[in-house]
This record gives sequence, C-alpha cells and structure tokens, in this order.
Amino acid sequence: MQTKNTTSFAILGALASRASSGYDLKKFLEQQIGHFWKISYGQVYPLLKVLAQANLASVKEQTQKGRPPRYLYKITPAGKSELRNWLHSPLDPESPNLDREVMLRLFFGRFSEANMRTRQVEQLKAWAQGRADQHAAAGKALKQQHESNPDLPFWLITASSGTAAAIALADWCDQTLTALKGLK
Amino acid sequence: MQTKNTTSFAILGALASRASSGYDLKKFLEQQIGHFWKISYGQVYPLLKVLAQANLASVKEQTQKGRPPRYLYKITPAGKSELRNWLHSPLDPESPNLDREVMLRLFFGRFSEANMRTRQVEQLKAWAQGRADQHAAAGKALKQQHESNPDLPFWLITASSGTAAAIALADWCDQTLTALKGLK
DNA sequence: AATCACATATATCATATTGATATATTCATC
DNA sequence: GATGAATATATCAATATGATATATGTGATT
Repeated sequence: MQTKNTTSFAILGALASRASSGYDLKKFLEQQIGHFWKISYGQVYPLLKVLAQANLASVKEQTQKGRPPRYLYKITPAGKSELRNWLHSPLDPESPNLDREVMLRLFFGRFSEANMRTRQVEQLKAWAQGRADQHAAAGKALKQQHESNPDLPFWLITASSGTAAAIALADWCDQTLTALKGLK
Repeated sequence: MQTKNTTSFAILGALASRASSGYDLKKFLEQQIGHFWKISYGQVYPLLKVLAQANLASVKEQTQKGRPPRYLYKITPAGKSELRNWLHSPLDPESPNLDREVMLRLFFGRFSEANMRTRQVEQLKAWAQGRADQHAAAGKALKQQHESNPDLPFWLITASSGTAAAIALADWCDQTLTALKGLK
C-alpha cells in the first residue's frame, strides 16, 4: 500500500484522464483493463487516501442530497510528474509479469514519449520470444527425461500452452509496434 | 487453506505421480506449471499439513545424518479419490480463470477420463471464443463512445491484447483437442 | 402502489497469498 | 579453504482478495 505499488500507478493514470471517485475508478479500470489487471475496493479506497496524503491527488467532497458523500479525486501536478516518471522508468526483464506491466503502461500511453513506448514494446517482444524458446526447450527436455512416463503427453500439452501464449504475445507486440508507428 | 483450495489439488495431483517433500513439490510445480499456476512455500507447507490431517496424504519422516528431517508425503486412496472427484467436477463458466483451471486439470490428465478431458477443453474453447467476441465488441464500443478522446488509440491497443489472447487460447484448444484424440 | 433488481457510493474485514528471509548442512567448484 | 548453489523446512510482515454491510435512488415489473 505504498506509492510505488503498481496498482497505485494504474489509479494515478486513470485520474490523469478524468477526475473520479473510488467507485468510478474501480468500474472504469475493471472494464478497461480488468482482463490483465485486477482491482478491488480493498485496494482502491486505501490507495486513494495514500495518493492524496502524498499530494499526488487532491480530494473534494461532494455532498449530495440524501446520498452518502462522493469524494472526487483529481491528479495534481506532482501526481502527473510521478506518473510520467513511472511510465519512463526502465523495465525489469526479470519480472514474471512484464507483459502486464507493459500493457498497463501502454494503456496510459498518452502520457509517455512515443519512442519510449516503442522501445518498451520491443523489449517485451524480445522477452516473449525468449519465453517461447524456453518453453520449447522445456518440452524437448520433458520428452527425453520422461520418455516412458504416462504423464508425459499431458505435461507436453501444458508446456505447449506456454509456448503458444508466448508466441501470441510476440505477435501482438508486432501488431502493436505497427499501430504505434501510425500515431507518431 | 482449506481442502477445496485449488492449489491443494495441484499438490494432490503432483503427489499422485510421485511421493515428495514440500521442497520437491514446490520445485516441480514451479518448473512445470509455474507459467500459469503460482506456488510458494507459504502455501505448500501448510497445505501439506492440511492434506495429511484430512487423510488425503500420509507423511513419513526421513531422518538424515546432520540435515534437517525430510517429510515425505504420499497420496492415500482417499486422496486419489478426492483428486478424481475434482478432475471430473463440472467447470464454472463464470470463473475468470477458466483457462488456468482447465490447464491444471489437463496437467493431471492421466487421472481423468478421456471423454471428460475432451469435454472440458471444448468448454474452454467456447469460453475463449466468447471472450474474443466480448473484447472485439468492447473495442467497437470504445471507438464510438470515445471518438475524439486522445486516449482512444492506447485503449484500443490494450483491448486488442484481450482479443489476441482469447483467440490464441481458442487455437490452443483446437491443437489440444487434436492431441487428445491421439491418446484415446 | 408495491416490489424487485440494479446502480451508486464508501468502507471494512476475515482469509489467503506473496515474497522474502532465517536456519543449517552438504556438495561442487574455483 | 572459500564461495556459492542446492537441499530442506518454516515463518512472517505486507498485500490482495472477495465478500459483505450500509444506505439511497432509479427504472421496470407486477
């Protein structure tokens, strides 16, 4: 629940495009990036408070007739700066979730430099290809080491899912690189 | 940390093929299914104890010269029965992780019926196609609702990753169905 | 007019998970 | 003989999850 938490950047990024309440944020992020980034109320509300306390976001209470108050959060200049720093920070190729990290950054691509975005997608592509190779090698090793193991065919099937996913990711990187070129 | 925990079935499944210590299990599962199923010592050791207490696994302490004792876990008949029950239990199409669930079941495919395996992969394929359609529809909706929003191109890119992943999953299901036919 | 389901809105909490670390020994390598 | 990796279990603070409580408005159905 610190400021460096990646989910807090997801929130900061969303606030950069539109002031929101916690409820808004959760709904928006769930809908747009829910397929690769999970978000829950248990994260959103505490993180918004942390963000506000660190002066990366400002709060305004909107009293409504009858209803409970709505807290509208806006990103501050310091928050925008923090967001940009994160978007331009180097990727960690050791991260087991580099794909999700790059996708999250791309979602907020409006706030990053075009050449940085491209470089990060290229890095992700290399990472994906490396993974595909690793999974292919693991499959070969399985065949040799468990030649007569009755589990082998099933283990090969799940190994193939890793290869397939990695190749699909590399392909998506290619498409994305083309799409990004069209934006420059 | 209950018996119904899916990770406990992953452990049970691994034990079905070979008696193991917690250390063995973690290393094995991490290597073989780590790309879609995370496992940590914080899960393995407590779950093994739960499994043993529920009589789904038996423990034998192997004292070693100098070294700390090694606890060797074996699956019991009740454990095998529990594993099979899980492997043949109906899939929840609402699950956000149906892909990982089916892959885990397939990894332990040696212990399930061929026609059940096939049916579950077919269900996963239908689920993946549904997801692909949903993401495609979401992309179209984005284009209409945020026509002049400067975020649009980036939001479309991340939406496309959902479609791409879902299509790749459906393709993998097809390959897997073919592979499974070869086993019958 | 009543009822039902759903959307709005914030907040909390028990439970589960993560990721790192402590401990202690053997083995291979430099 | 020193360094690092592998073996092996265990724990724990920090986080995240998923469900639920609370309270009201809105729109649809009966």
